[in-house]
Amino acid sequence: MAVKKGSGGVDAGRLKSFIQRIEKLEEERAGIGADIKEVFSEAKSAGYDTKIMRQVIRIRKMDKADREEQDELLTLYLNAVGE
Amino acid sequence: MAVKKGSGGVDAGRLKSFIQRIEKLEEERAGIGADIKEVFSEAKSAGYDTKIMRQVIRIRKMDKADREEQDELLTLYLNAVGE
Amino acid sequence: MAVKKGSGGVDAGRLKSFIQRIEKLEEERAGIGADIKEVFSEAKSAGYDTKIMRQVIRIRKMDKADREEQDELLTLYLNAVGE
Amino acid sequence: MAVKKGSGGVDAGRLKSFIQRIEKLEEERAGIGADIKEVFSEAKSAGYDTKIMRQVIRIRKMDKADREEQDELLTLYLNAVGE
DNA sequence: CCAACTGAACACGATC
DNA sequence: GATCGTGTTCAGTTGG
Repeated sequence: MAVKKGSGGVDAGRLKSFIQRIEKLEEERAGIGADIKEVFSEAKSAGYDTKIMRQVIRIRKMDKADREEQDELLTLYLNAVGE
Repeated sequence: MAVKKGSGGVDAGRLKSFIQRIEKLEEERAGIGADIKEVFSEAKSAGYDTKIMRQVIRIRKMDKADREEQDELLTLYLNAVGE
Repeated sequence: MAVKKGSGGVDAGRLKSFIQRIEKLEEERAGIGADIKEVFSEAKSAGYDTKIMRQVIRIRKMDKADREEQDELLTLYLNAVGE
Repeated sequence: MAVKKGSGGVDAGRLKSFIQRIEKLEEERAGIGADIKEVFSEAKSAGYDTKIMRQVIRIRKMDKADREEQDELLTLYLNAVGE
């Protein structure tokens, strides 16, 4: 056996690698979360209402999702017609 | 007036900039979320139990948080004594 | 019709009962919250630093959660091996 | 000294008692939280939309708070007149 | 005013 | 494939 394995047939090294990759990514994600918080903080200092800002962002996200849905629908129609 | 403002005295351009920065960051964050999902998917294909993996990651995160809290607590104590 | 129903086919009486049960429980919970607040208040009057107390409680809670998660993880492993 | 004290002048026994009382109360509170969850679960099984139920409960709570505020205001007025 | 805690919404995976 | 339960994440509230 080239690779060390436990009785369960689990390659611990590979598992560890997976877990570390995920932990690394989660750290990055948390870092970005901190960045976002900072931007809100800046905006607040500049006198903006962050609660409203959040609403704006949420609405824009929904609109975007809507538009993408519409696009998908359009594609569907076009494909249907193209047949 | 050098900068265009609405009646509310809000600098719309600056607000827009803040919002766009946040939206950019949120996109990045979502991208990383997708990456994480992929790694789990890979691990699953390699025969690992993702449920267990998640639990392991959660415990490791809690351990880490625990240690950090202990440090904070120590600092608190020291400050309290220092008074 | 034995039971009065609205046009939506919803048994209003039963719904009301559910909601009242929940509201009752939420009141109880709020009451306990008030009790907790009082204890903190007492402790503060006795000269203790509530900030430190909260941190201690938080850490103890995390430790406990940690231990429970470890147990769950062990169970998961055993089940995985048992297959 | 009747009671054992550390150098910081902290009565550890009393502190411990406070913390245990709080932890006990928090457990009770968590128990009630679990009960609430169960009721929602029951309601769901009975075919009710829990999301809407939550809204109803929230609105009723706000109404109640409103009414209490009105009562306080009324009391204030009555007291003012009574003087 | 900042930070922690709580509760709600969402998204994902598991199961039938 | 759809529904169900669960876990994660986000917004709101409260306390320091």
